[in-house]
This record gives sequence, structure tokens and C-alpha cells, in this order.
Amino acid sequence: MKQSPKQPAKKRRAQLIKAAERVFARKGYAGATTEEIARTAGLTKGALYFHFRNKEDVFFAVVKEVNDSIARKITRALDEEANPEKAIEKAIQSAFKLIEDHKFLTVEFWQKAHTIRRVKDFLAEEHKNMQNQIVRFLQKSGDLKKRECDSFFTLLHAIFDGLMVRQTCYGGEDDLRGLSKQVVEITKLYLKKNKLKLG
Amino acid sequence: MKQSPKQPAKKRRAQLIKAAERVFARKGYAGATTEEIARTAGLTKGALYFHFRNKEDVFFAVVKEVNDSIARKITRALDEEANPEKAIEKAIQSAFKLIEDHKFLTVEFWQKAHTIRRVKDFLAEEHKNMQNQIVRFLQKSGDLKKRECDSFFTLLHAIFDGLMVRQTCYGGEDDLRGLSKQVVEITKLYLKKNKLKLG
DNA sequence: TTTTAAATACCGACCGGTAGGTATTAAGAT
DNA sequence: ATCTTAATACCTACCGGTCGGTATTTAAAA
Repeated sequence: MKQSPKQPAKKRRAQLIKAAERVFARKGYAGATTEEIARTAGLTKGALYFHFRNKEDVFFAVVKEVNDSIARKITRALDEEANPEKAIEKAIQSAFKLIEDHKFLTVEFWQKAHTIRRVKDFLAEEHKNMQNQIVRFLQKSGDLKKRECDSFFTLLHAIFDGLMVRQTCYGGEDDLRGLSKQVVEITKLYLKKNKLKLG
Repeated sequence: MKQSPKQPAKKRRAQLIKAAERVFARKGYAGATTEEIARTAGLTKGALYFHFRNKEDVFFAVVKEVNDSIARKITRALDEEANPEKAIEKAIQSAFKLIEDHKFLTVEFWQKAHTIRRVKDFLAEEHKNMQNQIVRFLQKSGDLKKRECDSFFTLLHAIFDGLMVRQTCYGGEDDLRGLSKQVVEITKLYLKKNKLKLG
């Protein structure tokens, strides 16, 4: 029977990951069959298993791809502004966009972290790396204690995770844009309160 | 062979729900078998299916039970204090306890809200009810705009959901108690900033 | 340049295992 | 005797994963 045109393994793997993102986001881990993922990529299961060890392996590749993409976007937002306060504001705005892009998948990641050890370890590692990055950024930009920066990051990050949940489960009436402004305001308030002066 | 002593349907149902809570919390929806839920309750599948229509029905009963329990605890915390600021503080402290008690299950609820319509509808309804309750409480206690109360609730609620995620996925270094104090402080700050005077 | 061989990527039929769910039967209580 | 609750045996459907085979591409040899 007629085959899909051959592609280099790396390229095909990336394509399968893209297809998997869509199917996992739509149907969740259990609801997504390996057959549907392969079909979405224009292939069959045999091909999928040629490139990946098993279903969990595919999922883990998606976890890495999405989280790496998020980290790149936040980093770019921080780097694009010289003024620290504006850089934080820009990073917050980027984070809000990511809520809409990845809300279903990230809830799936959290749920699966409970049963797949390497997913949990990876998410913990990425979270820690982002915390270190943000804390370093804040300390570089002003005179402030590490402990307060840590708390700041923890609560800010919790707000974003919580808004992910809200967008997937509660169907928020408020516009995310309005909330974005609120979060920027609270951030400035909090930084002032704890004498975290920037610039 | 020897049967478990018979119980009134209502009592047995409650017992099965308790068992289901534990198994769903530990293994997630897919990983939890109806056989294991029955066994955990000291019964067999036949009995489980006598009391429940199907697996999804068991899960939905757990969703209702846990969310109702949470709502009761928050309400009690608000009612126990006459002073509004202290009432809010107490409610926040109760909410922090609930994070530890229900973190795995709530992530499971959010994940399943994506594929089970009635779970999503129920969570949205409960969220709305709690929002109305908190907003009414704030308005009763001080002169304040509904829109600002709404935002306040949304962000505060997001923090708790986000901390749920953190406790399940990121393995936070910070003590929740320290964060509890921070959240109380931010709450007061925010209420002051928006001129939400209480008392 | 052409032919042949080898390597790579992909297809699809099939299988084993699992779990949800049901029909029937049994046991216990009233 | 009747009703309620519980147990058992079994069925069915589905899915993850395998493997024999095929098609396509690349490399080597003539």
C-alpha cells in the first residue's frame, strides 16, 4: 500500500510531537489513542512506534517540548526590555498569552505528574529553573532578599497556574486582559511593600 | 460465600464514596479500577454497581462530596468570626488546610472536567456560588464595588488553585505556613489599595 | 550511468491483556 | 414469601504494542 513520503527521523519525530500535542490537549492522556495520534500526523501506529518507545514516551516528549517553549518565551520577554519593571510587566503579559495557548495541556501535565515519575521530576526541575531565573533577575535589578523574591515568584506563579485552571474549568466571566492589569498592579504593590526597588 | 453484613443503601453509598475518594486520589480516574474501589469499601463490583450507575457516576459523587465539604468549611470559617477582617483571615487559613487535604483529587477533578461535561458544569457552578458568597460577604462588611470584589476573589482563588498544583507537582521548599501569612498580608494590602474598607 | 544491495521508514493485521459492565444467582433481613 | 443487598461468572470492547512485510530512499558496485 501507498506510503507516506519518507522524512528524516528528526523531522518526523517533531511532526508526531505536534500531532500528539493536539490530541492530548483535546482528549487527555487516556482518551488519546496511539492510533489517533499517528493518524493525526498522517502515519500509522507502526511508524509511531518506530520513532517512540511507547505512549508514555510520546507524552513525555510533549511535556518537554511545551515547557521548553514556555521557558523560551518568558526569557525572551525578560530580555527584550532594559528597564526591569517593564521587563517584568512584559513577562507577565507573555505569561497571560501562554494561559490561553496551553491551558488544557498543562492541566493534563499536572494530572499525569501524579502517576509518571519523570513527568513530575521534569516539571519540578523546570519550575525550579524558572524560579532561579526570576529571582536572579530581581536581585540583579535591585537590592532585595532572596527569601522575599522566592515568595514573590511562588505566589505569582501560583496565580498563573490558578488562572489556567479557571480558564479550563470555571469559564471566567472576567476578561483575562483586565486580570492581567490587576496582576501587574499587585506585582508593583507587592514589590514596593517589601521594599523591592528596581532600576 | 459469606457476605458483608447488609447496610442501608444511603450508608453504604457514603462508604463507597469514601473508598472511591481514596482510590481516585491515589491512582487517578483511569488508574482506579471499579474492582479496587469496591474492594477498598470491603465489597465487590456487583455491590458497587447496585449503588451506582457506572464508574463516572461514582466519580461524580466524589466530586460533589468533596466540593460540598470544602464549601461547608469555608462558610463555617467566615461565620465563626464577627470581625470581617479576621473572618477573611480565618477563611484563608482554612483554605490552606484544604490544599493539603485535597490536592491530588482536585487536580483530578480539573483534568476530568475536560471530558465529563457534568463535572465541568458542577465545578463552574460551585465556583460561582463561592464567588457570590465571598462578594456578598465583602459588600456586607464594607463599602465596595462588585467588580473589584470579583477581581479580588478571582485572584485569591487562583492563588489557592495554583498552590494546589505546586504541592502536587513542584514539591515546594517554602513552608505553606509562611505562604499563608504572605497571602493574608497581600489580601489586606489589596483591600486597602482598592479602598475596600471593612468593619 | 545503470543496476543492485542495503538501510531506513512506514503499513497493517493481529494478539494479549485489561477493565467496565451485566445477567443471574445467592444470602440475609423483614 | 418477598424484598433488598451482595457475589460470581462471564462477556465484550478496546487499546497498547508487536512483528512480518512492503515501499522508498540511499549507497555501493559494475
